[in-house]
Amino acid sequence: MAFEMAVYEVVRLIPRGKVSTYGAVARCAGKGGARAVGSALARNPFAPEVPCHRVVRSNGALGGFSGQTEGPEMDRKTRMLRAEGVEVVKGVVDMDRFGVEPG
DNA sequence: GTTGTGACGGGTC
DNA sequence: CGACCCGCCACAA
Repeated sequence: MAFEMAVYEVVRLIPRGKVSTYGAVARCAGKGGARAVGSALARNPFAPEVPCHRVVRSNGALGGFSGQTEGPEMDRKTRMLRAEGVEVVKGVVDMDRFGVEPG
């Protein structure tokens, strides 16, 4: 539980217009477990508080959203990112430009 | 306490 | 490149 809290804290720090990766968040949280981060965000009790849509996979793929890895929710995630200035092409983000290390 | 699972990551083939 | 396999951590049954 404490771990997930740390994850939410870190994710909340991700600046608008940028994105971070599960791995980066995991390390920043201090536990080192991308899967655990995904599991935590999947539940995301702080829906609007924690910008879970700013967390993507290390390869640039969006990953998932609202507990789903595909479907209309994914489109929403893409839109939100684009609305913040993040370029999303074919469901993939350029980590070299928008990827950031929280903390 | 053991087993199974998942919005993952990195290394091999 | 793309497909595959193994390893990682936290949580629920």
